[in-house]
Amino acid sequence: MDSGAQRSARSGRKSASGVTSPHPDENHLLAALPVEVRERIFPHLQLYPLPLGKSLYESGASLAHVYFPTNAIVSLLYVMESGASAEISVVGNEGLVGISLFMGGESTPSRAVVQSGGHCYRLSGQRLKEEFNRHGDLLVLMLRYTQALITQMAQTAVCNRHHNIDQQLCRWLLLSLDRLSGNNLVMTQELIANMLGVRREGVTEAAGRLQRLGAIKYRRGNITVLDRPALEKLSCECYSVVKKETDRLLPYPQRTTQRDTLKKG
Amino acid sequence: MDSGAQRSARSGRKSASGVTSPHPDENHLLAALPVEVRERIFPHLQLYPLPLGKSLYESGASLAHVYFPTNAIVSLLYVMESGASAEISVVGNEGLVGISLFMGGESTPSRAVVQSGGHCYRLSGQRLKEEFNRHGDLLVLMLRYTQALITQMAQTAVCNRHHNIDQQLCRWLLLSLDRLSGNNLVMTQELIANMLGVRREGVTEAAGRLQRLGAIKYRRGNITVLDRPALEKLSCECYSVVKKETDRLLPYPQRTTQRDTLKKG
DNA sequence: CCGGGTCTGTGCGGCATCGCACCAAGGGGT
DNA sequence: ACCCCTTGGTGCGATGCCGCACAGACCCGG
Repeated sequence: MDSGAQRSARSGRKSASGVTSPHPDENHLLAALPVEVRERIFPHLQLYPLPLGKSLYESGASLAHVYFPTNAIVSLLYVMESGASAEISVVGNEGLVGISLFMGGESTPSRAVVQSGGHCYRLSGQRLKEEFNRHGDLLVLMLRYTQALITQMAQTAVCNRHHNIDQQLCRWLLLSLDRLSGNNLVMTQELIANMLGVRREGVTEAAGRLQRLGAIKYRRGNITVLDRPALEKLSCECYSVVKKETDRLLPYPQRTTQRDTLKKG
Repeated sequence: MDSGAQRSARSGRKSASGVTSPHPDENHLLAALPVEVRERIFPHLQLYPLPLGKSLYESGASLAHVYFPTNAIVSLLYVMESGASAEISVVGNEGLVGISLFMGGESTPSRAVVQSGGHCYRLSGQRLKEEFNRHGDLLVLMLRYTQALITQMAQTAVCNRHHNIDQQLCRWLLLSLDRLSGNNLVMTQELIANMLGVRREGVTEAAGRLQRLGAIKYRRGNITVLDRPALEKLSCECYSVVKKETDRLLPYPQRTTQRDTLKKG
C-alpha cells in the first residue's frame, strides 16, 4: 500500500501526451504545506478514486481517513428523517473532507458524497493526527481552512433563507466551477436539486431561464458555462462572500515554487 | 483592570440573600478546564456586562477579546446587503464568542449580537492565544466546541431550507431555553423574527398557535414556556440533532468537583 | 389619568415553491 | 435498429410566506 502511495504521490504531473495526471499539489492545502511537513506527510498519501455518488462518510460514523480532493468535488450533505436533503457545504481542491477527525469529534451528523467524480489523496487519520499534534504549520492551516468552511456553511444558511432558486443555482454553479478546471460540469438537474434541497422541476425552470439568457448551455447531464460574469451578476451576494473569505483565509500558494522545492528535496 | 478582574473571577457564587452572582464556572467551557489551565487563565478573566442589543463584533472587524457568556445569550447573525438578517447560530453558557480569534482568521463576515441580556467573562485575545499555543487541554476543548458550533450552523441551514416557521420557532425557543435558567424568555416577536429571518407577523401567528395549544404563554415581550415537551414534539429534528451533538462533544463537567478543585488550589 | 410609543393581532392580494402527473427527448445496450 | 431507461420540460392547483396596511393592547412617563 505505502509503496503504491509513494509512487502516486511522487509521480510526475504530466504524461507524455500532455494529459494531466494527479499530483498532491493540485490540492491547495497540500500545496501550501512547508517542505518539512510535506516530506513527512507526502509518503503516506494514497491516490484514491472518487467516483460519482460515492460516500466518504456517513452520518455519525467514525472516520479512518481524511481526503484531499484534486479534481473531484465532494458535498457535505445532511439527509433528513423524511429523506429530503440539503447541502451544507462543498469541498474541492481547496480543502479536505473529514475535519471532525482533527476537531475532536471523530464524526458528524452529515454525509460526504462525491458530486463530481475524480480523484483525491487520502491520509490515514492516525498520520494526520500525529502531524496535527506537532502543533505546527499543518494545525494552523487546517484551522484556517475550517474557518473558511464555517463561512460557507453560514452563508448556506443565509442563502437558504433569503434567496430564490435562480440565485442559489448561480451560486452553486460558481462554487462548483471554482473547484474544477474548464467551464463544463457533468451533473443532472436531479442531483443539483438534491443539493439545493429543492424540487427537480425548480432547477429545470431556473436552468431554462439561465439558458435563455445565454449564460449556460444545458445538454442532458452536461452544463457548459458560456458567460461566467453573467452568472456572477445573477448570483446572490453569498457566492462572493464565501469566495472572498476563502481567498482571505487561504491565499493560494505559489505552486511552482512549491513544486520546485519538492523536486529539490 | 486586572485587579478588578481577579476579584470578579474569584468572587463567591451566592450572596447572602441567595441571589446567584456570577462565577466563571457558570460557563461550561471555563468549568471544564483542568486546574492548571484555570489557574493560568482565571486571573485574567474580566466580568463583563452584556446588555440586550450590544454588538460584540461586527462583520470583518478584528477581535480583541473572546467572551464566555454566563447568563446571557449571543446570536451570531448575518446581515445582508438588503438589511435582512438571519441567525447563524447561538451562543450561551455552553460556549464562547469569538472563535475566529483562535481559528486564525481574526474576523468573520458575521455580527455577534446580544439577544438576551446578562453577563459574560471576557479574556483578551492575546491571553487566549498564549494558552491556545501551549497546545494543551484548552486547544482540545476549543476545537470540540467549534465542532459543536459547526453542527449548529449546518442544522440552521437545513432548517431554513425545509422547515416551517412553527417548527423553527420551537427549535429556537428550545435552544434559547437551554442556555438560560428558568422557563421565561424576555424578547419581542420582532427580535425573534430578525433571528429566524422571517416576518414579524409570521412569528405572531406561530406564537399564537403555540399559545392556543398551551405550550407557551406570551405577554408583551415575555414568553413563558408552559409545556416544554410539547415544544420538543412540535419542533423539527434540528433541535435534537444539535442538542445531542453538543452533549456528545462537550459533556457537561462535574461542576461541584471543579469548584472544590478551585477552592483547594 | 392621559398620551404616545412600542408591541401584538389580523386581513388581503401577490408570489415563489411544492407536489403531482404526464409527456418528450436523448442515448446506451442488445 | 430498436427499446427502454434516464433525464428534462410543462401544466395544474395547493400552500406557505411575503409585503403592506391598520387596529387594538399594553406600558411608561408626565
